[in-house]
Amino acid sequence: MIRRSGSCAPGCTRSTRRSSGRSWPSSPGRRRRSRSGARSAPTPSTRISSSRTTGPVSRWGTSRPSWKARSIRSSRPTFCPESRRRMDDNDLIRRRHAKLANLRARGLDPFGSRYPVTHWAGRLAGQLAGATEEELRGVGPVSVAGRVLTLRHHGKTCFATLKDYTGTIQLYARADQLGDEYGLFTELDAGDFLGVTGELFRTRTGELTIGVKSWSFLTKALRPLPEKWHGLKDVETRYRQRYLDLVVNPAARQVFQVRSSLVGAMREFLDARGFLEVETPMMQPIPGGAAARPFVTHHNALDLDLYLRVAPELYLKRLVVGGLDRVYEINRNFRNEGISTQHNPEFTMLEFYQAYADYGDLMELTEALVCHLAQTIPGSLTLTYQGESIDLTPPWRRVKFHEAISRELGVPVAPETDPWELILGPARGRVTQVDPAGTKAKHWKALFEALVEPTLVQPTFVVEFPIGLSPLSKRNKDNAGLADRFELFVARLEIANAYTELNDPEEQLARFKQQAIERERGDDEAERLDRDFVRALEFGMPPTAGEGIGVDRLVMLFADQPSVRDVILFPHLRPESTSEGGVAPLPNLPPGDCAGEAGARKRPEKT
RNA sequence: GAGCCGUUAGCUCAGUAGGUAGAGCACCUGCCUUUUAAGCAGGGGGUCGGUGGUUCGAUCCCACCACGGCUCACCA
Repeated sequence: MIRRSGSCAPGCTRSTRRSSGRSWPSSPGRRRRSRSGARSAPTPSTRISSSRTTGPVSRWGTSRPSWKARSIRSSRPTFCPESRRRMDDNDLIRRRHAKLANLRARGLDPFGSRYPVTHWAGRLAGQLAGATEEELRGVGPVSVAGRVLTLRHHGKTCFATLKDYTGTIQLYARADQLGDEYGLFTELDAGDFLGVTGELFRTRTGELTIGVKSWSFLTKALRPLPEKWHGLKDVETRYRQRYLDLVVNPAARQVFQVRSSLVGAMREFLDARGFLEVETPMMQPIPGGAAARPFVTHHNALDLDLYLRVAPELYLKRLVVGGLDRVYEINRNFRNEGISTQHNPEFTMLEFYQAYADYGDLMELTEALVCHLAQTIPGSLTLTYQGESIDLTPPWRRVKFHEAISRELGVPVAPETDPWELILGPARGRVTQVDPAGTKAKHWKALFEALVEPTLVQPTFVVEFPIGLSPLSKRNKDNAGLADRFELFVARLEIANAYTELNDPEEQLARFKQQAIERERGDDEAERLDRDFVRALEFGMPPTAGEGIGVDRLVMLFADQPSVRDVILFPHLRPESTSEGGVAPLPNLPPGDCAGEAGARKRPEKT
């Protein structure tokens, strides 16, 4: 379910979030009692009824402006007031503005007020699927409100499709029912919002329809919607103007409903196991918990540079020190890296910690969690992702990091093997772009990503990673070169990363120092020394296992979407640089000074 | 950051071996009282992403720029 805007800030607590948005819609009867008692009359100012009479008004209400004169413009797009009119310089938009003026001339508010809704458009069809004509009459008058998607004029009658949050319903307006106001109904444009009241019936072709008795104009749409049949395909427009995507592409909204349901089911699962949802700083003085470059920001009052977090890990573990044995956070991380079909600079992660557990426990927990999600949302343990069938039935395959590489190379590989020898030898030509001066751990990583990751279609836990890749992870008891860590891959996507947490403060300090050396060697993704975190460990953190699950990728998997941009409502794109809807005009330019604009709009030089 | 591909009407797309462009839907006018991609008849709408260059002439060829997609790199 998509939440109502404004119902909840991102930082609100879960309980508040849950209490809002669930009982929507409120019944009109209840809403009518809000604040001023004078609102009992369900008649907004724009109410249109057949008894209302108005004097003759010309079809467009006002005389047409001289559009020819307006269309004169300079040869290059700029932000001048003159060129700013380009966005209105379109026949379709002009006509809608004229209709807007016409509405005002008739004393109607083109951006009207509340409408007392009694039913959902989309729900009616489901609820009354098998209803007889008599049963439909028995329902009585219904009031629905929504956006007009299509209009079909038939002389003295008109059909329209009205869409609300739940779906669509057909409207049928007749001149003999609406009288003088029928003409106004026929002037509606696709995209306009209206509220209607009327009786239900079925047309000859069996479609459930509201015979309009009265209606209210709720909002004029000044721009035309994308086409009804092909919808909106242009990916750039779909991402930049997601509202259009959501209006015309039902599949787009379905993705975000899946997303919301998945996150809800995650909370349900973890809450039931005694996990406490918390929120930790998004702005951190020392960014830690992941190998990634951070974004920097600045706090003016403290005159302090802060970093947008790359992970909540070090804060969540502090909470375990504080006695919160089971904590989780579902929130955004920010990593200053490239953008791809699998990476958005801000992304959502579920991160959770469980005291007195190890990474083996978390493998079982992860299987249970993902299966809970699969059974709750699609209702099946078998998914199809981009044409491939994925079977989530546990237990999932487990393979050791080095064994997986060995399997792909066909030669024995052990933690003690020199990965560079493999890159130069059996893996020659298969590992590209590896830094010969990098650490052994980096070489292992390159081997794994090139050889193993592309093969991991069915759910697979890869276990026992090189310790050098896992600076916050506990060392394996039997092999000091390995970390007690796993990563979960499904459909070649890295979904989860978990390990038994290092809780020895002295070893943690030593690992931080090792990372500092790597940072000095030029690895700007190496962990930074966080002395307070070490101090926290010195107070004692119980044996703990922790895990991060990439929510966006999980949504990609469950909603069968090939790009992370398709599961993020507003993925990051370069700003538009056109005069329409794009970046704002630069301030401090003399009025009418267009000359500098073209140059000024250039992106700043890279430093 | 690199390579390849793309950008034509509000939307979805054609097209032009260089002579300033078409379709469907949408829009406008007329007809039409159960249609549903309603129908019938007629009509309007584009400086072909931007800037330069070549040319008598560029939407088309060339260069640069902008934005997007895919692949690669980095990362989850």
